[in-house]
Amino acid sequence: MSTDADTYASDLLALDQQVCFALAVAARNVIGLYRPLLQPMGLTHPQYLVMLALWEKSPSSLTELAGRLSLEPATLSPLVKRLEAVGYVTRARDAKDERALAVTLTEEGAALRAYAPAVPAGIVARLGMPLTELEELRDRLHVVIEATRRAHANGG
Amino acid sequence: MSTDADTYASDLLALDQQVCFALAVAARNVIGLYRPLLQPMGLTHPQYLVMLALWEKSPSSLTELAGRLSLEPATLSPLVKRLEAVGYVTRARDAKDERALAVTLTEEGAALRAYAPAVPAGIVARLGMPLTELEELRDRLHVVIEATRRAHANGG
DNA sequence: TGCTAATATTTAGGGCACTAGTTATTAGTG
DNA sequence: CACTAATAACTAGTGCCCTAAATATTAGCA
Repeated sequence: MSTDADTYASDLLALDQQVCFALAVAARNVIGLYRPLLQPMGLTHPQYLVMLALWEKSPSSLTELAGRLSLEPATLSPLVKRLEAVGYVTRARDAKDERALAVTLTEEGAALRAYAPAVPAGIVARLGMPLTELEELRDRLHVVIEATRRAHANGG
Repeated sequence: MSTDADTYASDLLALDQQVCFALAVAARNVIGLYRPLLQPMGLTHPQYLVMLALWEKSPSSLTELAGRLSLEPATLSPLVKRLEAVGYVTRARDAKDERALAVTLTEEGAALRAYAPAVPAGIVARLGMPLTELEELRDRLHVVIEATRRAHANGG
């Protein structure tokens, strides 16, 4: 008989569905926007993110990269192999710990950084949104990401 | 020699600064949160979105569904086949236009709707975020989605 | 009617992401 | 030292997502 509670509940349900749907569509669409900008470099968006991580620190181990990118090592493993195949990266065992794989930028991979600033610039130009709006969104996304991490830690 | 410009550029390229990285991680993590809730129904998250669309209107054509879900028909085609395989949906040609595929809920698929409200309820509980925060996020995501649609329309 | 264009779906191929299970190496313990 | 546990990477299998190309049907028009 509690009509208020029912209304509140259904609002909540509709909202969550809207948020998750919007999240999925926004991610797909924005990644789609990157595609033509990354194609000249021979990179997909996930590969581009790996390059960003390596430009910050090279060499990095596979596990370390997976952690920074919030990816499973099993996902990253073939991805890094493709980066090796196009010549942007080398894969070699760490001498100090033969279990670990050291992923290192090649000269070509490091040089690619010069072209990278054009990518976010192109995205911002295409979106035609004020930077402050994008920064706001990013910060709110980080709040959600933190919430999912907590949920994952709690729920096992 | 322009140290300021270099610093500015590397900030732009920092992984943490990337809106798209946050978008991708948030989408992946939130969808991951849905996984254990949808598993008892035998649905993946994209399949769940198709069911939501069909609970609103059944039958729907493949193209119509693709439009509402912002998916390529070529992506949706095998996805709907999997829904047919588990018995939630039937696929049949539209009598009025034999090109079109009519996707229709089965009795079992329609009945599944009764269990659906528990899904977003579980997500909201796990996220533990205030309602207003989620509303804000949804609205900002819609702004981005609109921007990507405009960009796509312009850029060809 | 017959030709052409538009529409709807499907197939093929590449890449990403996850889970589960395997192997190799290292660290810890009796 | 030998045994066990933990760690790092990889493989296999399933499903999603895209682009490009092929197929089938319908609609428009001379």
